[in-house]
Amino acid sequence: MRVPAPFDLDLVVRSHGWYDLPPWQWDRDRKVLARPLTLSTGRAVSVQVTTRGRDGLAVRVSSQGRNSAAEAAEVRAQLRTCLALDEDLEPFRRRTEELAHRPEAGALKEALARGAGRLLRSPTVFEDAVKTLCTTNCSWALTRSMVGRLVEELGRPAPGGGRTFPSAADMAARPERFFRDRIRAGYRAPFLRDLARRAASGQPDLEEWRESSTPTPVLAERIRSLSGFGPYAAEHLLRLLGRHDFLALDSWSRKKLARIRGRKRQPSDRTLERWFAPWGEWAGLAMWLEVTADWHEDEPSWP
DNA sequence: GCGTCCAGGTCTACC
DNA sequence: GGTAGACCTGGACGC
Repeated sequence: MRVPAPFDLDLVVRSHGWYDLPPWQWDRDRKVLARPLTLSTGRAVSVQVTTRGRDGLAVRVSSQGRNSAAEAAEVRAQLRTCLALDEDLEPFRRRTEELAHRPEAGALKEALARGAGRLLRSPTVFEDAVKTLCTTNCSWALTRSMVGRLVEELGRPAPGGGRTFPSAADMAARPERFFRDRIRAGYRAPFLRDLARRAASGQPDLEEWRESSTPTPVLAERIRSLSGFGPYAAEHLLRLLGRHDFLALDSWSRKKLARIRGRKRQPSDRTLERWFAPWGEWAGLAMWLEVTADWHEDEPSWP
């Protein structure tokens, strides 16, 4: 499978925390990314992705029985989505040239040259939305355990022993009590159930958001209309849709920005927005690449 | 062992 | 529109 240049699988995988959440698996030593995928036929397959040559990826698919050509094409399409291979970063690169005088521009240019800038996504917007809800107001350990329990409880067996991420329909069939008692999602339980029910009913059609030409502020309002999606969650989901207009500030990024820029006191959100305003529709990506610059090093400081 | 704090926030009521 | 307080969980920390 061809990839745009420059591309670095490791940097895309570790672009944010998703690779650490089931059903993703990342073998950092062997640089192998793996997970089960659910095809539109309902069949589950397991895929493994590694780098091949300078501009390619080797994809290995495990399934029960042979895959049709259409299924093989669907696997590739889902992986293109997950690795954001179709995201055009050229306008962002041009913006870094225009803003070369800014202190952060050099580091961003380097990051782009190394192949950073693409964020790992889930195969579906629904999975991204569920995981985003599971990151709100809790430690990463709790996010991991909530997502892990969702996969264990509701995922379907996949070839190779893993389990798929649950479908919206499978989650929608469970009562709120299930998410509270079995998933241990606490007050997020009604949010998860409502999200699943709305996604399963197609109102709204979450998957359409990926290709939508709807202006970002309008899309942001639609996401905010989902219960449990405040400013952070909505802007984080927008980021995974390839919309970088907003910063998706959370306690971690606020703290890290203050540290990176040598501020003793944490700047207000308005100040942080002002810092990145020159980047326009790429403000969120500029901010994210700045706060994760040390992740691009050989030994990242996170998680 | 126990209490408190807080983490990749959001919602509601109230002013 | 801005703010205070409630909300689940679970790990870290101080005592």
